[in-house]
Amino acid sequence: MTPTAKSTPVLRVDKVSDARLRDLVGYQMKRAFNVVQADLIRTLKPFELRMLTYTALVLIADNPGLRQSQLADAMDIERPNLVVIIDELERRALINRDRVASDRRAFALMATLAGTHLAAAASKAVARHEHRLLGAMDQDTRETVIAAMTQIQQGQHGGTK
Amino acid sequence: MTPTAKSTPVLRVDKVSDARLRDLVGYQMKRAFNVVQADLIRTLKPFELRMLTYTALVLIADNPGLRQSQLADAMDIERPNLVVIIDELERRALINRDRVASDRRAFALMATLAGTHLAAAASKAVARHEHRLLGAMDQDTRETVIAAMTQIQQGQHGGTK
DNA sequence: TATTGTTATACTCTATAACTATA
DNA sequence: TATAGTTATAGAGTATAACAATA
Repeated sequence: MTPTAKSTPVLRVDKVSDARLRDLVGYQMKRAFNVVQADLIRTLKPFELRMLTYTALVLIADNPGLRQSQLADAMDIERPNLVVIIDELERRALINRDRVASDRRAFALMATLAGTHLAAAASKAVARHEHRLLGAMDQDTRETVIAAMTQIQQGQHGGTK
Repeated sequence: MTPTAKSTPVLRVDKVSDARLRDLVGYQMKRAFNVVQADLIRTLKPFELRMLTYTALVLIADNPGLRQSQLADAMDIERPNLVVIIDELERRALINRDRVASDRRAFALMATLAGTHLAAAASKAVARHEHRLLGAMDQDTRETVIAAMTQIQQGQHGGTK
């Protein structure tokens, strides 16, 4: 009972061809980013951080006095989406949210001691995660990739720089 | 009244420093991918396609007889998440879902004529979108980036190739 | 009027467990 | 028992409109 593909209207596909997609930078970026993201989630889990809470915490720790609107800009996310992130970091006492005296609409963000320490510990784990995923990639290639990613982002704002 | 950092609890941040993040490939990939994704969404909107429905449609069109499980593997998504995508494409009569005679658990996927045409039209728009975003990037760099993205994906499965 | 932060909401993508029908 | 597809569900990221308080 050897089934020949001949007469059957549907063929068994042995190897899936992605010829129309494989040369798209966006397609490969998405697939690679999924891999990176999955590993980063595992990396940050012990710290009870996610990509966005980690990024926000580090930026706050490194930029004391930062306002939420500045942070949202820096993180390239919408203001409403930042609120829950800040809420979470504040609830865990990793940051403080202080009213700015000179502009009482705004909040100034500061990492607490606990937040500073957590950011440092998580950053070490993230560095190991990068090395794990990219250790085989030589430094030249890595720099080329980062430059390319930066270029894509800049194209967004119309600048060729 | 020059405010020295000393006594003031909160400082105004003029320029946000991302020193701890900017050299992370994952960080730059995320930001660049957000830009690409936003533009791709706009690109596919006229065709009423999204990233995943576009990818699925092209892969089905180029691999007639494909099974859902093969497609899920090729797209690197979980089977349950593919179902709604296939449902949508079938509802729009862009693909057919036929029972495989030799294995009645499986479905063989085939693009309809309409699906084939939509995939072709959308692919042209996607090519323009890539050119718009990456036109300024020279071919060498583009190939290096794609190779790097592929390498990251392969690292996932433990193979160094 | 414009801006800061907020609430509410919706859509998309991702991930897991549990089910069915077939093998 | 294992596999193909399905259902249900939950978590996370992204985006927009509308609002209060303040500038």
